Amino acid sequence: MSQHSGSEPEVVEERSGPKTERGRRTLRRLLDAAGEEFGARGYHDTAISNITQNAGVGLGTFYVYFKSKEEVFRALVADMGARTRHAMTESTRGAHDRLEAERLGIQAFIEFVRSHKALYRVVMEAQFVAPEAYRAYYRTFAAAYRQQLAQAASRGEISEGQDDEVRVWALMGASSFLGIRYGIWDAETDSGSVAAAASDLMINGLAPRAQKDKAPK
Amino acid sequence: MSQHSGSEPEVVEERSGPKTERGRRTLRRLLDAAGEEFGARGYHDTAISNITQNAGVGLGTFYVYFKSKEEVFRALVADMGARTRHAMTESTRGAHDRLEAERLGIQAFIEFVRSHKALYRVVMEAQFVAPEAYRAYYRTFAAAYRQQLAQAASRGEISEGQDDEVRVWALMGASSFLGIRYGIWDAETDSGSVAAAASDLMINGLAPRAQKDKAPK
DNA sequence: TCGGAACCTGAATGTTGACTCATGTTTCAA
DNA sequence: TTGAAACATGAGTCAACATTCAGGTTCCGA
Repeated sequence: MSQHSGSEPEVVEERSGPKTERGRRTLRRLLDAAGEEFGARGYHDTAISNITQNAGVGLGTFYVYFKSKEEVFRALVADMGARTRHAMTESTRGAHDRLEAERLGIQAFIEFVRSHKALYRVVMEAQFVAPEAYRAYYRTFAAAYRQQLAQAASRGEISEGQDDEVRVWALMGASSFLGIRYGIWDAETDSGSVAAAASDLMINGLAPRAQKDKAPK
Repeated sequence: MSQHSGSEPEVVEERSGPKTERGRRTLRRLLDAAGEEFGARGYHDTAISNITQNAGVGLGTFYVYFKSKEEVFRALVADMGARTRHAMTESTRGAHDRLEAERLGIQAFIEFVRSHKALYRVVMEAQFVAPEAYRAYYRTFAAAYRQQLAQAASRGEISEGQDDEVRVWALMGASSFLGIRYGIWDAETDSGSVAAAASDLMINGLAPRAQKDKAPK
């Protein structure tokens, strides 16, 4: 999962980056504009000219910084991956144990999607526009998540599952769908209650609770 | 959530369908071809001429049966929705209770995706190509699922959750991701084990098992 | 066996938009 | 001060379709 495997002649070729301050500013403008436009209209309905106009630069300038339309898109996806992981790490930092971290993580994810609707759309569309970037996004995420689970299990905070890869994908899927449902389609519902209900499911499962002491009302 | 709200002048307009056997055969050919092509190359990289060639009909024939490229696509999504729900219903028919149904459902879903890789891709791409069809797909699915959960809860087979809508979306998300991960990206892993591991999570949750009687090995 | 409905066809049209390139302009180290 | 590297530009190129249309062909009931 190292970023630069170095043997493929592809992709890599890192443009060494703008040399001047002016260049760096223009690059950032283009990236921000691309994020906005792709996020709002989708990859195929976005023209390079939309991006350059939004960025306030000439059409040709785009190709000074990117080799193709797809390249910006990929850059955006990679950037979002880093940002998402960062947000997750931050949000669960204060958690007392993994079960609490799960709840905090779900809530943080919904909030994150809400405040990055456009960019999150880009990530999802990557599944079709830049499949390799999409897979990398989730592979990387899954690897980190799996490690969290393994550590928590060894601390006895969660059960030893039958297969952590499966658990991780199920958990990512749950969060992802909740992100769409409550982050994008319906951004009104309180994210705390959603996270509470969801983490209750993820932590205790569907199985009926062992009849504790249901105090008669 | 009724299918035909009846006030929008849109979409509906049901082409009454082919009148002759020849027509019905051509329509089916076009639909099958569209499914194959869209599934293999994606919506935007598929040309109408790809579809008509695959179907073995003239280019113009396409427009005898569909108003536009998007229309076939929508038809395909709707068709897949029906097929998926049908497969799920069938697979869980023999379940003894809802917990068992969950396991069977997850496994059946993975199998279903495996045997309809192309078509399933179409469903996912609908999120960007035909968002309304995509939402309808999941809304319909969620409604049916919610009802299952509510009935199971009233029978005491599962816990009363805090919010069934949330549970349903978390569960759909989990299955969906497992479908991608083990149905499309890796179709080798035994779907039974995946479903077992996943349903263990969905049923019992992450929480450590109450220390029963761990028989010393 | 006739007429019209249903169906079929592919060349032509028109648009769109990614990408190129020849020509500037700006920056900055020497 | 200067020249070359870095950056900026937008008109023009070119290929790729989606959709139309005018003119067939096939089918079938009367």
